[in-house]
Amino acid sequence: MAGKRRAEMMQETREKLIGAARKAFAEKGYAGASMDDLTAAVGLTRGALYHNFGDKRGLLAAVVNTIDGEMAECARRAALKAADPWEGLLAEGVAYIEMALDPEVQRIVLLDGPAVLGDPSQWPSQNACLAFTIEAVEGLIADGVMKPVDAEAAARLLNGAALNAALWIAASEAPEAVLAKAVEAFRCLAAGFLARPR
Amino acid sequence: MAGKRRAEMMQETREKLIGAARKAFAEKGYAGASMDDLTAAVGLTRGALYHNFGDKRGLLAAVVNTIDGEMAECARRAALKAADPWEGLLAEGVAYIEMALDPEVQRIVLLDGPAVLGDPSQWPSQNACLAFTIEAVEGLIADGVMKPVDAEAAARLLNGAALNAALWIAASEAPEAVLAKAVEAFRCLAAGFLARPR
DNA sequence: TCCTTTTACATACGTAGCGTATGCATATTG
DNA sequence: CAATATGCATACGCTACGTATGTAAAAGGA
Repeated sequence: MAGKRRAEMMQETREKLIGAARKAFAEKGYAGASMDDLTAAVGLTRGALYHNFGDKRGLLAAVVNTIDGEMAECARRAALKAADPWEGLLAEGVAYIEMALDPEVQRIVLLDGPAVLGDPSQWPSQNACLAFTIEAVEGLIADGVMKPVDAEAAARLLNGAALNAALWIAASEAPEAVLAKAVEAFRCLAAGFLARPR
Repeated sequence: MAGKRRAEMMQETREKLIGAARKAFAEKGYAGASMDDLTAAVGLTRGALYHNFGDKRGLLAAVVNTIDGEMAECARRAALKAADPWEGLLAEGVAYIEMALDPEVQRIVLLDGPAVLGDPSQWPSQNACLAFTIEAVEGLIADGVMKPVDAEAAARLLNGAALNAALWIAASEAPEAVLAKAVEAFRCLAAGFLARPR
């Protein structure tokens, strides 16, 4: 298939670089990942990198964007499977906790991402996860299920709690046991937003 | 005052380096801070640095340790001023949110710290803030004020929520307004842990 | 008091890795 | 079929980390 168009070729190299970066950043961390090694792993050089992404940060941003999208998709699926909207919100939080157990997510999105790119809410991806959570919260407030607090504030606190729990679990020696405790506490905590206790 | 003992001198250079590092890390970020510049700013060279702290990470760890201690002290004071233990826990969370508005705390402890040193709970300082919160939670559970959830899980979720709120506030354009929203939502959320609604 | 040893820090060096400037080959345009 | 633009490689300089080595002063012993 030598008959590929120029744009297709470029798209392909971008994907190759993002894939390699995902691995390298996850394994070595952002600072520890060498651009020379990373590009060579897919048969390219740093030339391709700087042409396509500007600099090292640009590549990280692209990787974060990709993973963030996958996470939002995963959270959405978890929420849709739930019995009602409130359970959906909880399922979303739990899904978030579970996703954050993935070393790739942890290292790239939760640790290096914020440190290198700044606050997640300022990312171009606008943190798809958060956006989805805000939507859910707004619906629940409108339906009177949740107390009328600021939707963004509620979403951020919930996501923040889940995120921190995930870091804790991942660093612990008995992830499964800790996960159970964290999920229980999370459900309990979230209930504080309920207009009427269940 | 040339009559200083050796140990005192060393303690002094350690403090000078930590002070300079605090400034440099806060202003330029961990990766962007040059050890040459940083040490020269207090009339030393990298020799002193590597002798006292091993490497760049070691210096960051020392700085984080210092700030973490100050934060715990601040949280403790806030909690003691409250009317009762439950309000104390809330005050602690709010204090945590407010402290995280300090750019120095944000950049060093919340962003670069976890990225470079790993999960905060594994730090030698053992995250003084968290330890104090856990203590408070255990007391509240014993007194039947809070539901009998896992104390560490509850403390981590609360701190996580507060931390994330702080990052949000700091990045926002109207910190004061956002702070109010966040604090309200935080109080509401925390109420989920109450055995009996108030 | 004088000699020895340790220690706290400075100086010098090697090296990795980022960003940029330049070159080249292929694809697109007229 | 020329002319231009583009995607990527090659080459270079510079910054900054970590280490190896040097040195002067303090601590300790006789």
